Amino acid sequence: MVLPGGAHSGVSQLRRGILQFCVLALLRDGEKYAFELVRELCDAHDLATSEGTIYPLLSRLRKEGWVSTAWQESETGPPRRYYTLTASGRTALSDFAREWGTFKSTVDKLLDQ
Amino acid sequence: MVLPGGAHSGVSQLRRGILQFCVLALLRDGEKYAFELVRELCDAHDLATSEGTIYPLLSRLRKEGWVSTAWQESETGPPRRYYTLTASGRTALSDFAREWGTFKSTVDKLLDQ
DNA sequence: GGCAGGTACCTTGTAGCGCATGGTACTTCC
DNA sequence: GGAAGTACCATGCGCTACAAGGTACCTGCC
Repeated sequence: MVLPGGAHSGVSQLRRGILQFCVLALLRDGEKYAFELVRELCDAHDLATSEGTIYPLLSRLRKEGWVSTAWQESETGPPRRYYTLTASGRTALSDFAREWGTFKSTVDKLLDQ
Repeated sequence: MVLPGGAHSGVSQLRRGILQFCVLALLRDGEKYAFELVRELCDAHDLATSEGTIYPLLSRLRKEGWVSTAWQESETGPPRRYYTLTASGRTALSDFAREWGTFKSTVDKLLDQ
C-alpha cells in the first residue's frame, strides 16, 4: 500500500509511541484483525499506516500482554488472526490517555502563546 | 543532568518530532542559548530534556536553516552560542502548529470515544 | 486449466531521533 | 590547587515507523 507523506516526514515522527495506543483504542469495542485495523487507521486521516508498521506493532503488543490473539477462518479469503484487548491492555490504554492529556496541554501551552 | 522516566519510556517516544518545534517556539521571543533552553524545557514539565538531546537537535535546526547562530561572550563562564529564529523557521513553526492541531484532534477522537 | 487481482499473513533492512555517557574548557570559591 | 558550576560538543545505543519483498488462499475471467 502506497502512502502519502513519505517515509520519515514530520507527521511520521508524530506517530511514534502513539500509534500503538490508537490501535488499543480501536480494539476497545471488540476483536479486530490486522488488515481491518490498517483500513480503519487509514480512514482516520493523519494516521495512515502500512502493514509493515502494523504487524511488528501488534507483535509488540502481544509480547507486552496487552492483547491476546486467536485464529479464525474467513469465508472470503485466508484465515485471520484476531486481536483482543486484555485487562492489562485496558489499563495501559487509560494510563496513556492520562499521559497524553498532560503532554498535549504542555505542548499547546508552548505553541499557542 | 539525570532525568526521570528512563531512556525509552513511553513519554520519551511522545517527544519525537515535537521537541524541535517546542524549541522553535521558545525562540520566538528572542535569541537563547542551549543551556538556557534545557532549563526552560525542564521547567515545562513533561519536556525534561538533557544536553545530549538538545545539541544534536539544534544542529539539525541550523542545517535546516530554521535558526541562525552567533557566539557571545559571557561574563560568568565560557562563551555561549546564541540561536535566533529565522524567517523560514517561523514558517516551519506555524506549519507545524497546524499539523499538530489536526493530529491532536485525530488522536483525541480515538482515545476519548 | 491457468492467470490476474484482491485478501491476509509475515520478515528483513533502513533511518531518524531521543538519550546515556563521556569529554573539553572556562570561571569562581574554598 | 581542587571541587563545583557553566557551557560546549561527540559517540554509541535502542526504539519504532516505514519501504520492500515474500508466501498463501480465494475468486473471477479467459
